[in-house]
Amino acid sequence: MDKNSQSKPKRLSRERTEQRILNAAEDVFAQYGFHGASINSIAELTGLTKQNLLYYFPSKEVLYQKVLENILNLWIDKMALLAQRGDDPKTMISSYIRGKIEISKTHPNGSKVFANEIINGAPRLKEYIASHLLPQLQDDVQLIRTWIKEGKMDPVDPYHLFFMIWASTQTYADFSSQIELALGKSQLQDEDFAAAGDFLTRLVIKGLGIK
Amino acid sequence: MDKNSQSKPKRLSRERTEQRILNAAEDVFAQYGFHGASINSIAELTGLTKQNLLYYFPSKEVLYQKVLENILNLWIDKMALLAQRGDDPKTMISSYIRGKIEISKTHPNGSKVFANEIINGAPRLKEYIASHLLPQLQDDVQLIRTWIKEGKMDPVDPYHLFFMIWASTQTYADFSSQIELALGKSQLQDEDFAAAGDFLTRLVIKGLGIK
DNA sequence: GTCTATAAGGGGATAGAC
DNA sequence: GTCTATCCCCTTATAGAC
Repeated sequence: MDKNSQSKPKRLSRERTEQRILNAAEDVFAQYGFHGASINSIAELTGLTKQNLLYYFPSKEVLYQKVLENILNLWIDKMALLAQRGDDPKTMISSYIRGKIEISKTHPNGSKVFANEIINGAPRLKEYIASHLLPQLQDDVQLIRTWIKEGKMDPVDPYHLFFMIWASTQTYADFSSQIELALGKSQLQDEDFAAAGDFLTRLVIKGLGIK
Repeated sequence: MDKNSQSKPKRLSRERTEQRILNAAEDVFAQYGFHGASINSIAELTGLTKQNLLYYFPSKEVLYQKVLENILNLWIDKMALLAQRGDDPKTMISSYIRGKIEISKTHPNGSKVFANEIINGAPRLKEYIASHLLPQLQDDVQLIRTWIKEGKMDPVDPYHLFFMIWASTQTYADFSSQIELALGKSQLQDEDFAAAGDFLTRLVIKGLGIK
């Protein structure tokens, strides 16, 4: 057992460094987009040289994919209407909207990276969306249709309902710079996200004719 | 009057070429963002060499600014709630929503360029937003507050109402690739935009308690 | 107005010493 | 694992002939 056989500490250290790089990368990709972000700037933000960063991630493309993957894994766990607690439309839709607002508050940069990618035609995400997000959406749409049949809410197009909720909640992350300007704040506060959640749940619940 | 004194035809031709470049630039900037777009690809799409393009626009930055300017001028004319026909909340808000949906349908690339810029922190737009869009927004907010005082609609936060309408209408341009995947279509059709407009106006009017 | 040639710089990625 | 040095390509932009 020589001094180089400390496999556990080394692996931990490596994982911590990789995580620091991923965090920095999320920030830089969110602000500059894939092409605008240089691995040099990501390395600097991490406190490494770019050559050292390339020791941990073999290429900018791979690093970017990892950042995307992390965000999507976070979302997929929380972004299902069906996964919400409760069993009535009012409780579940409220919980869904507030959960999405919460993600916009806690992970704005991840949301921005995702948004950038979708706007640019989703070249790296089409497959993932088709295989992971769409099945979940189909299930959620079915749930809405059941509620409509049971007379628990007005007959609306479930797809456009979800598009509206996605857009209105993610805008507090993606378009935060515009919203900050409109509200005259240098940064959105907890109270702003709370007000957004209050407004949206109220509008949707009443607008759908849910008791 | 020698053969070089045809100032009018020349100017017309120059304007047409500049417009062709601006149209191509809007497409390429929308799909790749500022950094990802090369003036070479814009020139090729226009049918010019990049050196020739640089004869018409002195730099990539100036070209980009011009593209942004064109979009904003289009929006500023149509994006005021106060500018809508009618004088009651139902008519004016419906018209406002459908107008924004219409712009998403007819100018998706302009919307995408704008969205890219906002997501990246709006470095080139903060001043314009503050000087042009915000005053308009303040007036529109006032109108909503008047309606609330007159008992014509529920007391809601006007700002979040506008954020919701902006996000939900622009998503059909900015996030079209995701929506197309969700709806199983290669491209959004007139009927999709119509359905979106129907859903959103219905939801908002009812959700705000407007008669 | 349009072309060829080229300058000048940045950025991704690799090689190899330590 | 981290560093220095370097390669190579792509991109913006300019110079100058036609």
